[in-house]
Amino acid sequence: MTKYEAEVYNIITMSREHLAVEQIYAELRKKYPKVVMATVYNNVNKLWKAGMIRKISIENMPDRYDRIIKHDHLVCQKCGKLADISFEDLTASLREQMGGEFLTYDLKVFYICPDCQEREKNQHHS
Amino acid sequence: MTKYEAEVYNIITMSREHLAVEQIYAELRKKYPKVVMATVYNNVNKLWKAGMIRKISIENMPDRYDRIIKHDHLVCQKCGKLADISFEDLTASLREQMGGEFLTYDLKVFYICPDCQEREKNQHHS
DNA sequence: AAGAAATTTAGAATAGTTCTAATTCCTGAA
DNA sequence: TTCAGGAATTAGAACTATTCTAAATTTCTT
Repeated sequence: MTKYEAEVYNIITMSREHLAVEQIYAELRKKYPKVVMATVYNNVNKLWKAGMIRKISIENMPDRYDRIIKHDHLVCQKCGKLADISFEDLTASLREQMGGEFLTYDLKVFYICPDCQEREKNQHHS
Repeated sequence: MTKYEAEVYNIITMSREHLAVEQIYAELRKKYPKVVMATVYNNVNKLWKAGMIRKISIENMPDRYDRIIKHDHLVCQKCGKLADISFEDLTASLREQMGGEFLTYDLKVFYICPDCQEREKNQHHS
């Protein structure tokens, strides 16, 4: 594993946010001001292809990266923010229902996050 | 509902494929050769914002559109093809687990589609 | 230490999508 | 029936996220 690959990996897995390439780049630059976007893309793709990180794709936003550890996501329909959540594991049930093997599954629940609910409420007051 | 809005809506909901803007455009041009990409984007977005169609976002592919009727998707990890499937409804269970309301959920199961499995097998023979 | 291989860099190129402004189309009040 | 206003469409520029290419640099082998 190369220096940058390891750094990118750490940034992604240490963060409790769900980072887009832009933010990984910003983070990486704190330590290596000379590093370049392409390097982030290279390594993120390498890690993803190797199955070491997860890629999260949501309508109208850049891809974000996340640790592999199995969990699900709440997605705010308003602001796009992600929150981790662990629903009960569906693996066995899905396998049974589809009558065959699969690789992984991805469960996203769309909602309005507390912040946006608050913001909405305030708007209506005015 | 304008002419094009209705046409786009029909193309999406009549199709049993999961169409990207490019394909909707191609389809629409058969009937209206003068129509322009921006019109497709305008209408697809309008329909999506109005909650009349579903947008499907998958890593490394353009967004695709689908009818609203509740169902889930199998996604081929190799070729990206989508297949419809209906797993048992999770609404009640998810609501209970998260202890609150949500808007919708999106469940994707990644697998290797029959075609790609076949293709893989043939590769190994060689 | 030399040569080969892998990684990084710089920046051009591409794909998908949005934006802006001009134009056309449609509707309904006069 | 016409014309004013609003909505939809068009053309094309612009933007964002991402990939690609080739050169430069670093790292690994021997």
